[in-house]
Amino acid sequence: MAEYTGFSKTTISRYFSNPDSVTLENQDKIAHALETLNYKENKLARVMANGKTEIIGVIIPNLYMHYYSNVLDHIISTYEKYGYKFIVFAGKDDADVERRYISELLAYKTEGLIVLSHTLPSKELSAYNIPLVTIEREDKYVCSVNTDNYMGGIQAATILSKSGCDILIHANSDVPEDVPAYGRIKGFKNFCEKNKCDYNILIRDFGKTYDENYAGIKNMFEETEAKYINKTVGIFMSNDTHANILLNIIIKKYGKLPDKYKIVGFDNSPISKEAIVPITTVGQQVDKIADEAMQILTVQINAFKKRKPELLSKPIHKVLTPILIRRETTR
Amino acid sequence: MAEYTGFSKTTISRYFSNPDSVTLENQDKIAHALETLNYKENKLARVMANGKTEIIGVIIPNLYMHYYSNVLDHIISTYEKYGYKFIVFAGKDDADVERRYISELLAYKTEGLIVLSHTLPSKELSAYNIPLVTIEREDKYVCSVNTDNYMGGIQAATILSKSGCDILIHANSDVPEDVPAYGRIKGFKNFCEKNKCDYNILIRDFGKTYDENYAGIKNMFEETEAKYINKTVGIFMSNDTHANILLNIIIKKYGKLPDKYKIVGFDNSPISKEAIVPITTVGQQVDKIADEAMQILTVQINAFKKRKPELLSKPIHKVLTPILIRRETTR
DNA sequence: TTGTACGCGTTATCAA
DNA sequence: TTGATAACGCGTACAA
Repeated sequence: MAEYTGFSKTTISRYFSNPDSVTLENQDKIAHALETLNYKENKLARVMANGKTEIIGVIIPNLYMHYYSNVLDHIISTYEKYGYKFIVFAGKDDADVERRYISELLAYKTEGLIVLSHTLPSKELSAYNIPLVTIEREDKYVCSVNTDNYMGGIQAATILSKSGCDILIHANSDVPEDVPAYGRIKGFKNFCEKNKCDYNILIRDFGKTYDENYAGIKNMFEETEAKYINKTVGIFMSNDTHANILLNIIIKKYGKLPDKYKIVGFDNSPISKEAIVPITTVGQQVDKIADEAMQILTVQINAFKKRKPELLSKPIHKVLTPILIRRETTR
Repeated sequence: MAEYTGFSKTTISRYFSNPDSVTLENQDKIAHALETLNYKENKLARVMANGKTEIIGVIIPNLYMHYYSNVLDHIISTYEKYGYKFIVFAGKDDADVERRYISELLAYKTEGLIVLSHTLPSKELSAYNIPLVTIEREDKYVCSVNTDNYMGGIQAATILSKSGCDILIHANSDVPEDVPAYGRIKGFKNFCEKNKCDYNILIRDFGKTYDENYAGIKNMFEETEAKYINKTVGIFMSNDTHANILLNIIIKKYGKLPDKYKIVGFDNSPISKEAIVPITTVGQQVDKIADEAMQILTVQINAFKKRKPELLSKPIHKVLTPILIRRETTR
């Protein structure tokens, strides 16, 4: 303690939390003392006293997929605006591991949790009874922020239809209906039926590794080639990573993207722009997703402080509109 | 406090830190009490008492580049082995911002720092006088773990030479000599001179954004095309992201990778494998880099606890051998 | 404007 | 094997 300056700890404390409650003269003295003693404020002690860690826990499936590292990037960038620090865990799709992560986070008194992993059901998450928000996953019992996937499906179908496709295809895995991504399938389908487009929903599991993805998508492409010989086919892939793989497979065969194929991805992750032919994609507003997540979290945190958990009885679900990014795969 | 179980806090404390120092019978009682009271251990209070936060701060330039998110992924995965949690900041190339991040981290009593950003000179970092390790950056006054870039330069030149190139080109930015990446240039050059290969070091700044990268690399490629008409040219790019851009430019022109071009990247980041033609690359052993960083950090942390800062008088510099990954751009 | 006294939840030390 | 006590650094009354 820096009372070797002659002040009481109270005064020092005031200097930390509200410097102007101390004489200007004494502010100087304390500042000098801190410098010469090389003393650093201990925020953990403050936490002991008032309970605010200003730390939030993040549980993400992995950093390998462009989408997740992109979201994490925007989450940690909110530090400038909200002041929260982030302890980050990568989930590895193992429920017990994630439970341990959450325990650890709770032991550190993080003020809230941001969950991107799909491993634990929202019912279990809500039972922890702490401020929490999920992003793009099943969210029945917890607050969440998601992209309007239904709208995204419609946008994808619309652009493919406008680009003169005879048949519209959407490839997606067998997503449960309670996951936001399911909306993409529904939106795509509804558009096609209303507008009497020929369409085909391909439910395929392309696996978890790149090699599995590649093999699965190649298979799908070859079937499609065989089936729609003289037609212009539009393909809406479930994310940009898969769209890029499909694009590469086609270009490897033809040397370029032939007019008969149109491709739309999802996410607007960097790869969509940097692909050999820039990919048209239904873009998620990742910056806004991160910001909304923080806002929902702060609402909950404040409710907790005021001991008004009623505010949280109904989960808040924020839905953000996707933005179609037109690039060269739909020309 | 859970003494409403009848035990003293000491006993409860023992249960947390070393359950077996309590009777089996009492372990049960306490466990039950914790459950019914929904009581969570408070590790921050422990920190107050014994000083160990088990938190490490990470300062990374961004999560946008594949290499950095890849490294971060491996760093946070060391939790399983070392038990340290990580608070992550993205630096944004602003020195003052990074200084604020470090202050914040110090106020939270993180036990150490891992620095990947290049913004602050190692001399300044070392002045903070806390356990710290850098990865692939200037490291004169601090501990570090780096890839053997000199060896990497040699590996790249060797494979290009073996693949029958008449002229070997290495494109890199104007890296200062004290940055590890400079070794790549030196290694490449030395190999060429010893083996009397025709070579050319192109010092180019390709900029920070993808669009700048693309324009710069396209320029470089067109010059090269004009200059070496009937030769087989081997190009060693300074990282996989750039190698991939070059590859795309070439394929866009020729529809495939012509025999006259051979390409080698650096890092072995995911993009090198997932490129339209899988790219041969000098691979960094990212998993080992993360592990070595943690080991160096724990050595320092222990030295700090024992108040033996002599151990840190000479910075430890760990150098890891790169591994050449042969793929299809050098066939 | 500044100081005193106490509490936050844990660990270390010593004693029983 | 357990308990009592002091201490970690700061916030918060309340008092001066």
